[in-house]
Amino acid sequence: MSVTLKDVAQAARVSVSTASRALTGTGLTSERTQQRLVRIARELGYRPNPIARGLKTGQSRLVALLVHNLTNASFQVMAEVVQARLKALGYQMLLCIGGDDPQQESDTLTTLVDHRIDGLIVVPTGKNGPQLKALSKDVPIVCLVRRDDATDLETVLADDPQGAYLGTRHLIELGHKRIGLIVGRQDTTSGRERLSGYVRALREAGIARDDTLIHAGHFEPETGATCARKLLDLPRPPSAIFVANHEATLGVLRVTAERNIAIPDDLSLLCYEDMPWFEWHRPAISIVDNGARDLANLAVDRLLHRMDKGNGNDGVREYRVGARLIKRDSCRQIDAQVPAKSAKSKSSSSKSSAAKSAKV
Amino acid sequence: MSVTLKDVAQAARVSVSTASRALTGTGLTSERTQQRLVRIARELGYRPNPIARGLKTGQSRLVALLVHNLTNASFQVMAEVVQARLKALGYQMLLCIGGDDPQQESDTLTTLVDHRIDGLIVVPTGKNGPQLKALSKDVPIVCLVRRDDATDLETVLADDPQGAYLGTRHLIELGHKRIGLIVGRQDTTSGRERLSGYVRALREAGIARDDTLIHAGHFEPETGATCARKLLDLPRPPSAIFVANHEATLGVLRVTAERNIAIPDDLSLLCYEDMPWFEWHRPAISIVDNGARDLANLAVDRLLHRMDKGNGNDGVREYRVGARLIKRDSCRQIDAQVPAKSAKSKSSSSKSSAAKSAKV
DNA sequence: AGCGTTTCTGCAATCGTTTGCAGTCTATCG
DNA sequence: CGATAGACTGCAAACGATTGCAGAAACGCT
Repeated sequence: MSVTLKDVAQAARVSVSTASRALTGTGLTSERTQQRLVRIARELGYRPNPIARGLKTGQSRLVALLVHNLTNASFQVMAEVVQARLKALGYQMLLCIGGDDPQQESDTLTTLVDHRIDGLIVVPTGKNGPQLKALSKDVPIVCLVRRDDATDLETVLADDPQGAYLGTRHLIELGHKRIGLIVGRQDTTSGRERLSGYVRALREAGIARDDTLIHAGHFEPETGATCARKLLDLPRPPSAIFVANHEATLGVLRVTAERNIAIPDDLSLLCYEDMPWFEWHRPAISIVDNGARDLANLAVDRLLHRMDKGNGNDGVREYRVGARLIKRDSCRQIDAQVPAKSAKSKSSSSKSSAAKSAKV
Repeated sequence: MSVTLKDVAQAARVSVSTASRALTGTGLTSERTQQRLVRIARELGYRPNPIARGLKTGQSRLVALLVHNLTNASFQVMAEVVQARLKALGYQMLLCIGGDDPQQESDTLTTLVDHRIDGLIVVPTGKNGPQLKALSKDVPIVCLVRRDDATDLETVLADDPQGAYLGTRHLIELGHKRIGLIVGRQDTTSGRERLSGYVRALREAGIARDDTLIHAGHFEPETGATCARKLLDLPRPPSAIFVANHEATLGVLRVTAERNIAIPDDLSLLCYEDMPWFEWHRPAISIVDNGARDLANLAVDRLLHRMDKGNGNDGVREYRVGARLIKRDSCRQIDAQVPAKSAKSKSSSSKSSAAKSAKV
């Protein structure tokens, strides 16, 4: 069907091997033949067959990125970054969606190595450590965003302790003393680390940790709703909620809408990780930015390094990418002892506007 | 490195060919050897090498999905649907991001066929018709969401004329007479079709078409902002805006926020295609749903059909997936002749709440 | 027992490359 | 001028599977 190396060789009246050598640019052919073959190849529209090449060389020019989903904005930008970077280097990205499900992850992983991918960037579920470890002998692997504790794979992480600390401190500086935390499962790195950052900020400010204010749960909107309800039903509800579980955000917003809770007047809200619409939301939602773009870039850097410098163990196993606070309008200063409600007279008007659209 | 067919054959003391036949399940081996080989293969952990197989058979078990980006929620769900469906059939999805850029699309396409993908679902830019047409001889291709007019490829489309009609009619039924339309580039199918649906609804209702209310532009938030400004600066601004260009939505929202325009009190807003957060936005945004999930499913159906029933021309070339209206809270009934403003006294309170968060 | 089928198996070629090895040719040097 | 190194080139064997063809074994039939 398509034109093969043999065709090119024939057209140029040389052997296939010479053609191969000329076109792959090993310096083993004379300048003249080299150029002649390149020309002829172009004229004929020759495109090397990566499959055949792969069979011989054991490489595929395919690099896989395995993420949990595409709904998460961070994963979107990561995918786009990875794709762009790889493409520039002649690799194709194989984007896989694992749904944060160990079984799916495991299946996908085997398919991928079957396909002889040249490298893998993975957001691990954390439940397939042994498999990942085994595979990492055949394929360079870099973990992203989460660590898989059962492995010693090179890992690029957001600086979650720092991010959570920054966020919590921001709320504290605004005068909040009772800060609700909705955080991810505690069997994930990010879940634990964000909690620890929160705790640290509290401790530094001399605020006692109150476990009724801390809720950890699965990465789903429904979880966010449940946790928010629990927090708001407390005898002394928090004056601010830090949603450090990205997927939970929508759930929290639903609950505040349902209950006509005005943000930031009745409740300050701070979220982790940006979404494109946070900025346009009313009020615009303040966030701790985990630096998805930087994370992805670094992961690619590390992977490429492994791919051509060899897949060995070299010192560093963990990289951290700094987080930063982006202040928008969902957190407000509260006056020392006064309960959140009677801050400015405005709150009633915003309550009414909330009521308008609460009937979801 | 990994265990090959030869290893299995040796272990079973048969020839490679027998092993191959037994494991691929052609009925050409005896029941006994068949089972024996399957067992041995499992014991040894044999996994067929898709590359080697591909070289011989010309197939890769890879199916590509080429979309513009992943920010668009429709593309997200499509990707997830396609991935799930294909995976169940033993294919790997190659997700590619073309950025709606003809050059990138073209590059990606050639890489993909180089990799001998078994099928392709593509959201075409519309600028690479000839190339697509040529490739479609080698690979089954199904176009999604947009038609490439230079080809006669099988295409799965949203029913945009119908969707735009439905949306516009909804606004008309609410009493709107001046309805602004922000729509996509008129050199895309969807752009043209949505415009035509809008026009049809107007005509049916006996409302004269006013071209100052119609703005077509690129698929970017910035475009949305520009168009929105133009509409709102009109001597007689519209009482409703139909944003039939998904990417433009954020831009429109920005402008309404900047200008403290309350939705739906001062302006009704209807958008095309859902985003996960529309429902939680205040007010929740009414939409015309293009049925992304159905579209993706149908595209996969058609592709699979081509992939095993042959890549020939069979009658139907265009499939339409119905659109439907989802009413939420961003559109309001307006009173016959009275200008939008003085509807209910509420508008002032909502204005103030808008003001609070406008300082983005 | 002899013969024709049917059923199973193995040999070897093939897919399109890459690559070790050996051979050819030219140029250089003594 | 002959020897020899050096620069190119071609042959053929891989890579790991699939598959046409032919031979072998087993079976049924007369």
